[in-house]
Amino acid sequence: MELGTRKQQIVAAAVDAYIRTGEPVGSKLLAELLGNAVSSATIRNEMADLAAAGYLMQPHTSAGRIPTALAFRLYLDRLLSHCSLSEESKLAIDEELLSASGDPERLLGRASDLLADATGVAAAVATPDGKGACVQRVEIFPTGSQSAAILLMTDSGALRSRVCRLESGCEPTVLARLSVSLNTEFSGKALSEISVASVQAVSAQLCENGLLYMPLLTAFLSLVQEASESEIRLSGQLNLLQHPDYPIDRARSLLAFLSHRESLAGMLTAHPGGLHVVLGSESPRRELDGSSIIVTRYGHGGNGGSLCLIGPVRMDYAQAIPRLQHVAQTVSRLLAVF
Amino acid sequence: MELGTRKQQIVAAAVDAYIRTGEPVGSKLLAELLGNAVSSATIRNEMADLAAAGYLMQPHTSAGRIPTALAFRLYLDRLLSHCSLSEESKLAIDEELLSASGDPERLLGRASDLLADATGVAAAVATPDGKGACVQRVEIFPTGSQSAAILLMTDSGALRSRVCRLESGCEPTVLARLSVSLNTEFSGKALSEISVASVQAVSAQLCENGLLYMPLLTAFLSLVQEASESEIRLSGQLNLLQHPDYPIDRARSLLAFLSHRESLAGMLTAHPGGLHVVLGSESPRRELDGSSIIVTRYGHGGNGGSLCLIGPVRMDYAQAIPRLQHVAQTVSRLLAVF
DNA sequence: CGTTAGCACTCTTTTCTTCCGAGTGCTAAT
DNA sequence: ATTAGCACTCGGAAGAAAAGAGTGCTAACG
Repeated sequence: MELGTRKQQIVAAAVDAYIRTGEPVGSKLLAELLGNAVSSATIRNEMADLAAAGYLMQPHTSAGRIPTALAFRLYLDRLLSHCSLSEESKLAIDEELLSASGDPERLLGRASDLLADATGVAAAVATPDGKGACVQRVEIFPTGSQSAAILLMTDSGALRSRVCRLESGCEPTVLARLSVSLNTEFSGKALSEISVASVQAVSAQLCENGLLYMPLLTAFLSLVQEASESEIRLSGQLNLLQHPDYPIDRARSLLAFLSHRESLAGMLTAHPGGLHVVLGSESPRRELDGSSIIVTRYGHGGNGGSLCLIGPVRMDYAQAIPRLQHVAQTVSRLLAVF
Repeated sequence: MELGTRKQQIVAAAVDAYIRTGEPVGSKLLAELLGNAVSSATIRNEMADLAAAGYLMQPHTSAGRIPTALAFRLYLDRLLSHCSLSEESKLAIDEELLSASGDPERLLGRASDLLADATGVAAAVATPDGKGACVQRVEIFPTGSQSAAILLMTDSGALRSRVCRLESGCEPTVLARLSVSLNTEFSGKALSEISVASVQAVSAQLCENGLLYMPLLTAFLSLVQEASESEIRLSGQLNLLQHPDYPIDRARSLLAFLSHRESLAGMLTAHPGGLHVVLGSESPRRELDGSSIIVTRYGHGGNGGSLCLIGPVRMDYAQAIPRLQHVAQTVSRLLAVF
């Protein structure tokens, strides 16, 4: 379905106006936006065609038209090819990110906060999943007379720890022995290869102290589990509540969706490669109605995650998209050194 | 200002009815609630007195009365002395908490989630602040060719870690040396005594590698800082959005207040000892208008924090208060072993 | 043919009125 | 001190009317 140039212009202008005002767009306004090159009557004729072709819809007979998802797609395709960010904004982003570039987790958190702040919508970041990562080291320390901390480091630089109560007291030498066993058994092993059975095997080797080890081994397994899942960090939820497009229950159901780790993770990892815009109305998930998600990946190879912006369908893409792109790019660069 | 028994009954009944319906309460309804012992006209007379005394207010001339903060106070005082929780509920709480009792941080998180779920309002927990805690141990590991992790453990069982990029490479033996210095200098020292200057002193001793150490020392300082602040965990924000008493902007401003660590922490730590109810309308903070916070402490001695519930003024106190009390009690017990 | 002015028609939104009912406040009786 | 009775006050619901925005169609024009 090819659209003539003027029809395309009309669609673009309609989306643009709709994004600005949130109101149905009428023929008169569109004629003005096109510089009055043609009259509103002409526009009306075109609009009738566009409505028939599925680009515009009318909330009721005699109101303006609202662009459909199809129209947004057209608009976004145009936008993606030529939108850019001012040098100052780029610098500001770089500076902000650089200041947190020491620690990967903090860097990602900062990136997400920054995006939410700058765009006025919600942002989320999924840390790289640790599927491919290997155990680098396991440490166990006593932390009290009846408790110990266990610490897992992966070669992708993730660090996970947990404190653990030990009913039967904790003898430092005994803990050290467990630590050695875990390290010899699992160092260098991929997280995905560590199964309950393999941990039980270690436990069996050290049968004398099985009871003492139990909580630590359980903790070890959940650390492995934790480290191999990507973590999600959400920022700017409050921005959504501010937006007039989010009446309270829509906001609520969207936020509920976003707080649900699996749902969001699924959404984010479903899009490999470059930048994608997911329009809520195109998704089967009713919670996303009226919303739109811009996702992109960051990082290199197996060590990458996703960054995304979540906002109303009529968010300011022209500003959001290049921002997200630039943040992803900078994050990738800063992360490369690890 | 002493109130006669019947006036007290009227206030209590009014608050009760208002909590249930959210509507102004009229004399007829109140007469019924008091078992029609007296007629509505009598109640009306009493209500006029109570309004004059500041217990009731009328939104407009000819509507029922709404209980004021003063009335709520009266109601709560009565309630605090005799409200209790069913044994099943207690058991359910204990069981849920026991299953997370291995790790203090997870335990507190679970407590907060559980409270939010059970009461349908928002809950928050402030972890014990580490003001009195001492450094137990500092560990530094290389995590890559150009990065290292630094780990701080306190004698109160807190564990904080950060990954750190080191521009100048990281030689394991050099890191080990720093680790030793930090431990000899700071082990057993209270977090509050660790100043920028004292860390600089350590840095000076190791002058040859000053540059290398820099990021690690900075990280160390921020870990100390982090560990000495109480952390706040919030649950059930979405519950608030569901409640009819929270129109979108009130919800937003409350949530903004709650997300602001300092504000909430101030609120929580301001109330020593037992259980307190803070009525938003009594507070200078406009964000808390229409809300009410139930706070209590948990833990023993210097190792305690706060638990709280945040909801609309007309929340179900009779259920919320004993729940909070019981959770605090159980958490204290489970935490005592660390 | 594409474009345009003109105009009747449709629907929503807004505003104003009217009406109803809940609840009070007062008075007079018990 | 309590109560019945009643006039009165408001706010909210319901309805009617007016305003406005925008369409769709027709007929004319280059």
